[in-house]
Amino acid sequence: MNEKALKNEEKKTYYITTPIYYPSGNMHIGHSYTTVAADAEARYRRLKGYDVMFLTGTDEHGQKIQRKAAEKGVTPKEYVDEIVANTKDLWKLMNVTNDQFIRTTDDFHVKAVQKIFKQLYDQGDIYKSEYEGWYCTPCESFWTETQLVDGKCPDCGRAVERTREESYFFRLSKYQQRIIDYIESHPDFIQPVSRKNEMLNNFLRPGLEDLCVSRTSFDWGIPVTFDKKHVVYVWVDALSNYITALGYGSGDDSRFKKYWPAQVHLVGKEIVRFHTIIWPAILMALDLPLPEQVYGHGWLLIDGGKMSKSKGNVVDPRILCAKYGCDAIRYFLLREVPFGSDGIFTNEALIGRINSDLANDLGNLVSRTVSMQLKYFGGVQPEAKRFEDGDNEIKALFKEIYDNVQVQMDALQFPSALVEIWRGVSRLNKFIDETAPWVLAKTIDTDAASKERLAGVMYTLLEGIRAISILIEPFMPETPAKIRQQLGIAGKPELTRWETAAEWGVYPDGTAVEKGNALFPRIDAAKELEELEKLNAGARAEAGAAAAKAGDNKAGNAANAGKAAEAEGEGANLITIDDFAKVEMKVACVLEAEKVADSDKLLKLILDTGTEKRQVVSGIAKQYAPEEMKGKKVILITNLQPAVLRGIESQGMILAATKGKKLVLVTVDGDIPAGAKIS
RNA sequence: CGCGGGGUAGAGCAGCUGGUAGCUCGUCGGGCUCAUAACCCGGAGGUCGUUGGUUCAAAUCCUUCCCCCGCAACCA
Repeated sequence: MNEKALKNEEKKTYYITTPIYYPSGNMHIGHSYTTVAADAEARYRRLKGYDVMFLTGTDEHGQKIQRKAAEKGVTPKEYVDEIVANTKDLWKLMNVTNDQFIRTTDDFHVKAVQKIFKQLYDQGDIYKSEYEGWYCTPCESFWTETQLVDGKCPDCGRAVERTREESYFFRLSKYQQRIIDYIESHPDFIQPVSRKNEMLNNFLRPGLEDLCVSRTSFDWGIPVTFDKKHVVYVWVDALSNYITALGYGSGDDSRFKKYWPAQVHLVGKEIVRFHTIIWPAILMALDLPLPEQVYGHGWLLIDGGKMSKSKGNVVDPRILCAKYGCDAIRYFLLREVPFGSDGIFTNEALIGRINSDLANDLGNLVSRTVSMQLKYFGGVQPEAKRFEDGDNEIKALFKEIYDNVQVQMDALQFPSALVEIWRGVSRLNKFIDETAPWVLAKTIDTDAASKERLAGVMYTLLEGIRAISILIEPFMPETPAKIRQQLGIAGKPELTRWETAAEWGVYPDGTAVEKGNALFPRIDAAKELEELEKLNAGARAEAGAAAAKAGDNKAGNAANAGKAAEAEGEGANLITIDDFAKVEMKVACVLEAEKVADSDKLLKLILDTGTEKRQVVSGIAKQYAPEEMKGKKVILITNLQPAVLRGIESQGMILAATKGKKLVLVTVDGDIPAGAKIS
């Protein structure tokens, strides 16, 4: 099908989105993962002839960004502008081909959101009421009962007061049954299916509450047009990007008409809930069709935990791309982790993949084939060729691979698609061994039959490599051109159209190969690991300022996202000795210890502080048994406000060092009686 | 009994609509020499977490218990 014929046909559209990321810090490899996955799918659909709309962007409003900007002494807009610029650079570096990059500060988005909000209000889906919650004055934040950490502000730990805030609410509860019905009647809507049950059992069936969709406690947001005190809260603001990007609510909604509903929203598993409950409800209220699918992929974990700046375990995709090339990184991300489940990122695994799959298998295959063609035929493919069973088998295999890759790509199963392609790579490597071209080469000057056979073998190899250069295109945008350069078919798109990956006999006789650089040079693992470790340590140190919100947290439940990120307390802030003096610490001896009932983590300790007995509840039960606590000398903060944990009063806090799951108590290096002051 | 996921070769995983346990990496041995010390073949290595059951037959279905990991609730 040539270009023109394609245009004449009704082109199928394919609309795919990533979440819009929260630019409170620079993007890390977790964001790259989602974005690269979406990009691979978008590229695949384009190759198949779809009219693709691929959207990504940033969710720029909210209290957290307002505060971060204030800390830095810049306006919120200035703050996000810089991060957005970095983000766009990163996507460019990683060859991400998004058709649009939406920012929730874009004028058209702001206007459309205001319009949506007003419409929902006018039709009664949004109503004004009071949001009763707990207010932390220093933080100027509202918290719900459940967000409070032991009745205190989860941010700063200070006391909160019961307050009412005027607020607008969305009638989420009204759509509960319709959403349940929709999910049940559209089995593909939530993928993978395990997440579907989670949504139904945990959230939908127990019942939905109306959703607070405006705030008055901060002003970095989209103003509610008819009530200027309020700004639109994340739900309506962020989620609606998927339609405002297409011009919904603007003067020109032709693109909206063309592309909506989306074929797939690609999201991290932590925000599946917002995309499968809140977003559908908003769409229902707007009387719009729902997206065909929400795909919740897993996380890239590091050291068994989710990547986050606060844990200091963030992997910087810029460093990795610079060192190994973005194709290698993209390959790794899409190959290593079953799409949908969690996976573990390690430098060892990365280098292992690059060396074995890319350097040894693919790179070396191209290298040895080109070398042989040059050595035996001066690089030019002879016309007279003889094929045997092996050639036919390979031809059939590639047809099968082509079909399977498409099945997998249609289901967003990137690792499976790559496994399929590598079946072809391996088969070709084995084929070389089976046919031993170097043996045939010995007699090509004297024996026409062996010359023709060798020409056939080389042809099969070149065709296979040509097919591979096509099939890997969605994953690795740079490598195909390099391969084709070496095959001598650069700049001949008719030889590398997607469909031709299943065809044989496309490579023209008489074509000359040319020697190129190694596609993926082997990596000295030991040396590189050491270097990466150094780089990471450096990055960690300087990262102090820019804390990225963990993962792909977009319409992040303000509670979770905020809690994790804000509790980290940004290393760089220095305190004075006076500040330190405010904390009073003493050595205390454990007299009694027992597990707190109904609790996994808490131990109730009775401590002797030298002058009195104190009861302290401490979250160390997973690491310490009550028996081994008795007699231990620990460090106690004595002037901490008491708190009630699991119904038991805790009069202080004992110190412990933690790293991931590990936790050890801080104690004294020698014998000193209880009551000794720490300073 | 809060919800969910998982325990299969040294590591990481697949198999789980029941029928002799498979893949990648690593390891050991062999082959080859076109190639990026790459490629190809073969071997070793697993009581498939535990208990009981269904069945001619269970990693695969049911059951007991144990352990790990997320989320949620208590990490002062």
